[in-house]
Amino acid sequence: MAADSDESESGSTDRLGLICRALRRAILERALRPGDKLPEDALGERFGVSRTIARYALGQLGSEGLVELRRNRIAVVATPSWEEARDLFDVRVSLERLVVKQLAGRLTREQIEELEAGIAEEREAQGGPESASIRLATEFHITLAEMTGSPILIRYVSEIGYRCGLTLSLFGRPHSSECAVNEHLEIVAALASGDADRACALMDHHLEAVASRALVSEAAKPRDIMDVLAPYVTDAAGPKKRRAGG
Amino acid sequence: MAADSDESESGSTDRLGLICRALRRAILERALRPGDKLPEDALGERFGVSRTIARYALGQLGSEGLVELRRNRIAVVATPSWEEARDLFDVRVSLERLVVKQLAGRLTREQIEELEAGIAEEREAQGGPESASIRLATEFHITLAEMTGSPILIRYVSEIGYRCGLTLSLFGRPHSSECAVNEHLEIVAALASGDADRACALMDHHLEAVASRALVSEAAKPRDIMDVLAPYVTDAAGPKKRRAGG
DNA sequence: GGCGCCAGACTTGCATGCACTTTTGCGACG
DNA sequence: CGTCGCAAAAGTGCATGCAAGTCTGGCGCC
Repeated sequence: MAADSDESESGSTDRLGLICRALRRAILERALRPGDKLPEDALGERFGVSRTIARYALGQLGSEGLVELRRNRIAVVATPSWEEARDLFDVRVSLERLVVKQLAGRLTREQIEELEAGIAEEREAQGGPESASIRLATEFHITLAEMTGSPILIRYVSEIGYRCGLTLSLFGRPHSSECAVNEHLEIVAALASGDADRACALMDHHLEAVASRALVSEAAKPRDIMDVLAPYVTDAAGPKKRRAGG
Repeated sequence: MAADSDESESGSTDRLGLICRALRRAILERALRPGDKLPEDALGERFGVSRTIARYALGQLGSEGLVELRRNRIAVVATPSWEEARDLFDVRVSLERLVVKQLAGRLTREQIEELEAGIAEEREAQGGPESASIRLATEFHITLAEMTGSPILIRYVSEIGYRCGLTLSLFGRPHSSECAVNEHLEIVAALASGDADRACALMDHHLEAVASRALVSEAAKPRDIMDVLAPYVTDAAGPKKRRAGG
């Protein structure tokens, strides 16, 4: 698999990679929500390691944009702004277009079955919690990227996938992911038939659909608590500004 | 402004970011060459910090693909394979196309002047060492990305830029970068005139040209010493295989 | 009654120490 | 003479300790 000597996190007794994966998944499934604090002590204790490792893991996640790191402050789960999310989806479209272009007509029977199995799982999870749907949908895109064998595509698509998943759980309305599942299926079919253009168009449409569901409205969820409260301060306290953003 | 609270490396007394930048630049300018060892001790001593910080910096660079990290082994400057380089340039084209699309017709007078000043610097450096040319050319693309204001684009274009620069210094022939400078100028002109399609086409062409100069031949520089020796072992030692790759 | 300020707890920033792994040099053996 | 093996040296993996910075609750002042 492409995950062995590839990145900084992998190995035999690799507790670092373990922690990273656990945190990523927890964030994606909304067990950890934007703004939640991630103290090094607590993390380390929870995973049975020292602060050193926890800190290192937070650094990784920070560079992936999943947690926010500020000097001398407790790390928190990232709270993407609407603009960041929009940018993310833009880049995502470009990258995943590359993925389908590379993959069209080159998937083995085995790979197609793996993808379809994943989609079946998605379908099963539809009745369950939304978090599972988001995770499985994200994994579909990552699996696709992994099949290209291009480390850089794998890395970027994974990273953006997680961040988009985070965004979805932030801004998205409780969507029925039924259509998304079907879209996944259609994409695989187009890839299997070797129709690159069609696969590309389907992927574009799919991601635009996801984005439009995710970013229903710019005002859906403002970035900052102070913004949430803005409409309420017409006659309240007034011009007292304690801190810019917290 | 976009560089302050953006990533994990920034701050006031930020020695970590300092080390990262220094190492990135050293690698880009070929002061550190692929395969060079980067022991934590030596790095820390050189920069006046402890191994902890050096290690952390190496982790960052590792996740950026500039250094190779293997468990219990000394970190080394990455030696990209030809295939990785090819993938890198593919992704780069997609991303920088996004950059010019966003920028076309939206550059301020000030920004255009900044870009042209950078290009002038490139022209001046043409007589000097190749490493300076590569660095300045890379910085042009990064500056462009920064002007989009999109954190994700900035990060990815920067990272890929550095890695492509590394590749260039690995595989590239001693090219006259004259045309590249002119191409940069043309791109800025197209952006300033607001002609997105033309800017896009120019950027595509430019990057393809760079890639073709960089990846002159698949056999130019194989990844592994063992591969270099492969043609010589017809009648030499024989089937003795000490290690897969070193 | 509200506001500001200060001290204690809490958390991060970072260096150092120790155990474990890899590497290397050297001597013994085939 | 070439090869293997072992032991010292070098380097990483990681926990812990201490200094410095940040948050919180309570007290005094206006």
